[in-house]
Amino acid sequence: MLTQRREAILGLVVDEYIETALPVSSRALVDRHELSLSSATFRNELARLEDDGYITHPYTSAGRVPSDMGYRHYVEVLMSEEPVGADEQRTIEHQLHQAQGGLDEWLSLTATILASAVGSVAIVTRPRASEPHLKHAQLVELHDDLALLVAVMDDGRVGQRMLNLSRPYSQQQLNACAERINGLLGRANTSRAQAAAQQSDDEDDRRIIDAVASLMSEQRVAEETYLDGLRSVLQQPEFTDVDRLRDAVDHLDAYHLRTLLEQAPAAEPGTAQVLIGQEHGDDLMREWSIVIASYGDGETSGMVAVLGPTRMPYQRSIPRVRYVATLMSSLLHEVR
Amino acid sequence: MLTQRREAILGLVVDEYIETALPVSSRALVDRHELSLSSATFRNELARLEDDGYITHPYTSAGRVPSDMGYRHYVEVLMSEEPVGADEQRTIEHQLHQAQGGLDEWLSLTATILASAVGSVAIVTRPRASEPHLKHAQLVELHDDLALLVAVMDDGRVGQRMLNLSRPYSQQQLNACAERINGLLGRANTSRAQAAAQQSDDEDDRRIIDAVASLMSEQRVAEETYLDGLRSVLQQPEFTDVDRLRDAVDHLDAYHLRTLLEQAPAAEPGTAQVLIGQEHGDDLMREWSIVIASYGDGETSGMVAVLGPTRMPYQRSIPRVRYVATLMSSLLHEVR
DNA sequence: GTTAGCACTCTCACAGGGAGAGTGCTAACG
DNA sequence: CGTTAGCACTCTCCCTGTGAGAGTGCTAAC
Repeated sequence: MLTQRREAILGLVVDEYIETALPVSSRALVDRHELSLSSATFRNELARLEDDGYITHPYTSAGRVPSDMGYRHYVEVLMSEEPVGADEQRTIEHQLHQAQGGLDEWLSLTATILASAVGSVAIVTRPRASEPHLKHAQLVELHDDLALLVAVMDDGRVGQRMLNLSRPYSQQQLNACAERINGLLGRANTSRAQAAAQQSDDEDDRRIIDAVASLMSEQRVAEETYLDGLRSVLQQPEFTDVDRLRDAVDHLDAYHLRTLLEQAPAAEPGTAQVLIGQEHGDDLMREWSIVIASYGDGETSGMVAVLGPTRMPYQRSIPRVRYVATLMSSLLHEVR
Repeated sequence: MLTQRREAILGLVVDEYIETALPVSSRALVDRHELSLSSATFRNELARLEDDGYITHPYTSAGRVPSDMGYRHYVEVLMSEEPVGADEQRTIEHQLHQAQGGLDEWLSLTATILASAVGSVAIVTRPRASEPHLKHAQLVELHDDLALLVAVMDDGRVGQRMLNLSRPYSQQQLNACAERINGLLGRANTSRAQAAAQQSDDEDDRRIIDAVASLMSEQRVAEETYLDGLRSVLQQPEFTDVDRLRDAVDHLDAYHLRTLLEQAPAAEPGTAQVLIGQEHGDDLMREWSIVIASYGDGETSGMVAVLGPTRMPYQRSIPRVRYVATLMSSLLHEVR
């Protein structure tokens, strides 16, 4: 039973709380001058909002704080997004076009840009093909019977592995061998490569093809996850408590966040998914929200996300995550 | 004027403080039963040690805490190292030999092992040649006039860069081109590659050779620095204060630590260098100590280090850093 | 339905006051 | 003369209490 006025008040509460991080009182709402009502009236309405579960009390005589449900309603109905201004767009695109090093540099730059634009933690994952194919394999002679396998996948990943072969090969021989394997596996997916490894009757070929297959399916979390903004988010007032700060540091590592993101329900391309507090089901992060979008096409895709306390500036982060995701999509498209 | 007894007492103080993190009192020294003296005598001696600058007082009636100078004397003269036991050695070597992925996996594993062995932050840097040479370059066609350059250096680094060429090339053409460039730059160092880029009269060749040269000298701090043990070190009692904890998190990032390590004076191979508190000159880390050793040979080398509060278990960390460094040296030697 | 008023609750900051830990000093002891 | 017992003194830390302030919920009047 949310009357229109009650909704408006909820909006004010969330706005105010996001801004100040302080429980918002009836008095504070009066001072906002956006609704000409007395504090007593606000108090009545706040009590109703609390009954309905949109806000809570830390204790009897403190102001109100939005609940997960309150934020959810805010995000879906009440919030007005703060669009990514033309200037901001220009700056971002300019920075990205400056990057010479290609994909990796784009990704880490994107994480940095996003983190500083919203003041929370930003994560960008390297795009991966749902079904990766081999683009090119190369063998480099290292020393005696030791060779370095470098495999380039069609999603742009470059994997490497050292291999102990049965006998020494010269670089020429390795080149020939790589050529043969490229012919054999040209644009093969993981399972075809695995099958090919089974069939091969040459010891070394099998070893190499095996390694290619394993490189294709390999997840190198640390190197495929770009993270930034740890510092800035830890400045937030929610982390003035040592234990909370410690917990935050503990949980904000690439591995944990990567699995967190991977469990997130897939969103339509071009939209940002918001997971507030308990909604993402990871109990350790129950006071964190995630704004996440995927980029790329159906075949090759990655994720862009922002993580922050539930009291996060959704008005800013949602459009920015969405914008950055579409930008990455088109950059990726240019490259393919 | 350090009498023998005073030295022994300094040793006890440092041992005790490292163990408990509590300022050590004259009473605590009596309780250790290692020197049969009354607390009053300890008090007299402690006062002398303080006069000489080996220990300090947080406040009038607290116990004593070693100063940087106190730790220094401890490390150089008093400390008895805790050797890396046979079991421990076996476990470490076993773990390392399990690693299939080669160098990268070794390095990150080493950081993890070291961190858990000493309970502080461990850093391992990827080995780099002081004068890197190109081992092999490869070009992979991506799309139209876009190609991916993959360069393998003789120190095992694999660099990649996307290149916009003047016109589309087929993979065959790119192979030929790579072949030509390998011939041209085979085992070239950075400056020779740069020179070659100048001379080349083909637009695309120049672009490619330029990229090779830049990949050779490139520093990819995040990817060439393996860090672990953040969590465990933040559990230390020195970080119960929010601001200190925050500072620590702020300063313990790969970039900052990498420059810190690079400023460290080079140690003899096979030895560990210890930098205590202010000694390393980085004011932000003035309450941190570093135990650092390099591994590899004169041409290709990396660093292994442990960072912790000045109250760090030097008896454990010094021999372990040294051991791990020699281990890495021999692993690296096997590979070359 | 709105509002003024008021009692009530709870936090927070601050002061005061031991208790405890540890020192420095003095004087006595072997 | 080195060592030690004893003691006064200092400083922290924790506890408690208290008062101010903030904010609510309720009631009664508009």
